[in-house]
Amino acid sequence: MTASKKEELIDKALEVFYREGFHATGMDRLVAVTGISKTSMYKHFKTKEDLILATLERRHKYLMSLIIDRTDERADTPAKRLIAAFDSLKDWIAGGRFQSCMFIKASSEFQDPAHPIHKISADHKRTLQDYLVAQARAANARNPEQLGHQLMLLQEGAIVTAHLQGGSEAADDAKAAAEVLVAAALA
Amino acid sequence: MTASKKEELIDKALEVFYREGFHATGMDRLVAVTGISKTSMYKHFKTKEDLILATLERRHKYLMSLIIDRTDERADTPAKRLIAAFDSLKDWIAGGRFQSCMFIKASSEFQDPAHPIHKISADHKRTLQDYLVAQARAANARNPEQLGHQLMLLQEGAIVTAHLQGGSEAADDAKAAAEVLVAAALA
DNA sequence: CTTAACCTGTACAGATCGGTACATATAACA
DNA sequence: TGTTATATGTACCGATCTGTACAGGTTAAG
Repeated sequence: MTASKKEELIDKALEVFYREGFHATGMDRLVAVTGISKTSMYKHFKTKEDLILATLERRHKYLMSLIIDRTDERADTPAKRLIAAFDSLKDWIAGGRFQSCMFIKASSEFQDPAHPIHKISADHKRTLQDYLVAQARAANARNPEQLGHQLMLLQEGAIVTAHLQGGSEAADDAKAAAEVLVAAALA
Repeated sequence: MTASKKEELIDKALEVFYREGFHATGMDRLVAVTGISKTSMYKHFKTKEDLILATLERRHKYLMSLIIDRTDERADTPAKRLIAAFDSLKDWIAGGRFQSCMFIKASSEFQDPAHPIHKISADHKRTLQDYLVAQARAANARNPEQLGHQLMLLQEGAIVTAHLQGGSEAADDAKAAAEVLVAAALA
């Protein structure tokens, strides 16, 4: 009944959704995994969709920390951060628990742009993109919006490719490309 | 009973899978959409997975034509093709029927790398990537493998971003980035 | 101890899932 | 026309889906 109990449910559900997909994971499965009763589960989350949204909100916070906070720690100037973001990305991809991006997968399973799950996924991506654009602007890039968007494309591409091909070389290729783009935009 | 009847089933199934997802689409739905009986459907395709694989094979051929053949038509030198591939990409994205990449979505729903659906998706991506690497090599790029992979990242990123944000600006950003990368690799 | 508010587990509802049994219709050939 | 092979439609199977009704247990106030 405590908040931490609910947090625990979200954690476990996130793990299963992330690994096995949203439609493929039934509430019965989650009830079994968490050990809670179905009634209690539905007391915490009115519908399966509510539970999915809760996991996505948690994932959003987690990735903000994993990507943005780590990048800020790594580098102390905007220009360096544009590159350091790709080190954070590689840590994530090579970290062992990587299974592509939960929001890309969520938007694949809930494609209607008006669907809350699709919208929260778009919001997540926009936040990351805004961060890159802000760094590009602070670094006095020639076209900060374009540069930020392009770096975002590289990140997304690396995520998808790493998931499909395995390995973390995609992150290296992305970083090398980012260095070229950033150098060209700051020259 | 003819081959064309089966092709028609694949076409219709592809459309629904592409728009609504694989797990979210039941065989009953496909039977209703195609107007065929369930028995006949299962005579053509032994399982739902067989049907999915058939749609993916068809999609693979279609995209090969849409991306590679069109790019070859557009440009007559390897260096130009590396850029022209992004015009083909934009045509696809801006074409109105774009709903992200079916293989990215398939690999999201069937994540086990050993699963046939995941494998066919990886094969598809590898084919496109090999094409870009081959063009980069023919253009005497400094590091053709890396360049090809990087351009592939941009394409994947543009696909995912266009799906999440809507619009086709991602394709423009990707093309502009490709121009910078190609110029740097050929200089 | 009694009563009332809650929390939990189980069993189930109604719908849909992938897949099949079987009876009928249609066609090909004798 | 009679017979046989195949194609189709329907009705159904057991399992699973999301979500709920309800009975029994637990706790706290009076």
